[in-house]
Amino acid sequence: MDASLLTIQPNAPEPIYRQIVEQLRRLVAGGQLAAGELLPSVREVAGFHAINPMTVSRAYGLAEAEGLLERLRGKGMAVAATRRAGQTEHQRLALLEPQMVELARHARELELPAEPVLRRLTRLLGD
Amino acid sequence: MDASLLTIQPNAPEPIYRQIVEQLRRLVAGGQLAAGELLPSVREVAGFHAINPMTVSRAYGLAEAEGLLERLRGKGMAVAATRRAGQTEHQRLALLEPQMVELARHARELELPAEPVLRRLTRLLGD
DNA sequence: CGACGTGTATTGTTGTATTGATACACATGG
DNA sequence: CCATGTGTATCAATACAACAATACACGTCG
Repeated sequence: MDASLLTIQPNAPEPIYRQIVEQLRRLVAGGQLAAGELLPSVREVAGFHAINPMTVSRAYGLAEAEGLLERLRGKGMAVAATRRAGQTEHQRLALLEPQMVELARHARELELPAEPVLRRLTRLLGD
Repeated sequence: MDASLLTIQPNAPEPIYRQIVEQLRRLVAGGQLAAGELLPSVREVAGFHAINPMTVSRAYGLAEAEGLLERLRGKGMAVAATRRAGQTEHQRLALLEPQMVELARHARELELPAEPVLRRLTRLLGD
């Protein structure tokens, strides 16, 4: 995996370390990061995105704590072997649930009918 | 308008005052808050949701600054008269754009095809 | 073996943001 | 008039994120 695959928005309200963790969660669940695959080093990610190495380390540490990554001493961090590449579509969809619920709530507050929302989303999903 | 119409999540990462502003933005755009309609007082909202009055005041202040509300001295805050109740569907949809873009990005990271996402969303939108 | 590359603990500082407590200015309305 | 209700300015407390600069323990690999 390359450090350029991570999307970092330094000015977002969402803290950087959490942006990284959540992104890793999705990339692993989606299978774009295969089990056993080695991640870019802390210093590599930090250098590429011009952020502090400790911030990346914090993200990696959290990802390890939740069983997403595992530490290969002397090598770096890798996707945990226990993670089957690509969970069920149903499981992956569940990860999107909270965001979809909130979107639906906002659409309702805007009194928007379902149809235009779905139409726009269809385009964005690149169908 | 009643204070119970506002949805406040004190533990959400999103700060309370911003939750309020964004919600007001949508409720006005959607026409659920008509132009000229009086809002619940700062203390009323604060008391109902067990939050600090200053937090509500801050939200109201920001909403006024962006022309959403206007101050009626001695009476309270009201939806700005310049706000035509219910903007174009297109304009309202634009308010949802960033959230839809992010949802699409996450779906891509999860390698989810468009179809199941749209199906789930259709249900959530109550169609 | 030994230079190098891992991640990380530590300490301190900076900047920012959120929330809270209090007191105040102001207009309404009986 | 004046009690009551507006919103809010002000100051303080707190939390958090990120950065900086080291130093360390541990493996790899030439």
